[in-house]
Amino acid sequence: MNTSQIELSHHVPIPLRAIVLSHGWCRLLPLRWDEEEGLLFRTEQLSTQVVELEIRQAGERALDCTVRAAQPLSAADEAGLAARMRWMLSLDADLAEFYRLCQAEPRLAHVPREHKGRILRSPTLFEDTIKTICTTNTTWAQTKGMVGRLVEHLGAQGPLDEHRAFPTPQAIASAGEDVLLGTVRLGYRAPYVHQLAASVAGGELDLEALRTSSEPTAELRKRLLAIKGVGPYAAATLLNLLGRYDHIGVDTWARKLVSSQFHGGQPVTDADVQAAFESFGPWRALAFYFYEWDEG
DNA sequence: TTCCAGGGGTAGA
DNA sequence: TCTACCCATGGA
Repeated sequence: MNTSQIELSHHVPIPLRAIVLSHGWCRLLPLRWDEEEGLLFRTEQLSTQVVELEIRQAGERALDCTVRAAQPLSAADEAGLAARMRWMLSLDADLAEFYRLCQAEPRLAHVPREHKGRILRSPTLFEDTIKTICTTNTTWAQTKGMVGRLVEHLGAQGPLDEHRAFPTPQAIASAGEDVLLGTVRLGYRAPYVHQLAASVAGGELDLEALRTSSEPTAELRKRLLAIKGVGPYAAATLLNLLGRYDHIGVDTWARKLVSSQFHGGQPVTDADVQAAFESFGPWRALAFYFYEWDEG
């Protein structure tokens, strides 16, 4: 086993725990979060091998990543992994304007004070899209099950036997719809996930280009809605993961929080959810993610 | 048995 | 743009 270290540093503090716990993704394979030790694990597939990542806080403005691999890493591998991790942890986000807005809201004052506001995402938009589709019209327990089975059955084996990487578009496409339905148990999502994987694997859809697109958010949203299985909720969630925070992905959970916090437990519409964070303008969704909700 | 979960596709208006 | 209806899955 070859072990190497990659250091990720930044000019501002980067609180690993706050980034990891920004939303539910840390509970979906191939990510694993060790709360006691403050360690983020991920099994990651490179072009030549699968590696095991272990990320930890290393001072206020730096993270250390231990990479375990069967074969020595090339310089290109290391640079590629560093870029993927910077994307995963949203280290490129400039939050100065959002922090100014947070100063006026007591329930968000912790955000600038504790240097929060970065959200956890997958290295590829492909993985984030499939995970988002697996959150629709189901419970978290089932989402974890669907994503877990996808990784266990179709992901490439890592250097530590027990863990696997997120499956490639090719792996999902070639597995076929029957496996996605019968083994992975994606339900009615199976044809959507298969079609997405096939179009990415076949080169008809360049999902990853959207990560660096400078198109207006409305145009980006249209592209996401064109994907079967992606509706208004999923599109908003994916836009958030692309660093466009002007629209909150409204699901039953968001409605419940906004209902109890702002409307005395009365039913709320999607527009009510957006309106609750209107003052945050293009930072609306980020304010929603980090808002300190009352218990219950 | 029925309901519903961090919704979405489709048809029809 | 809005509504009704259907969609697999599994826990309550």
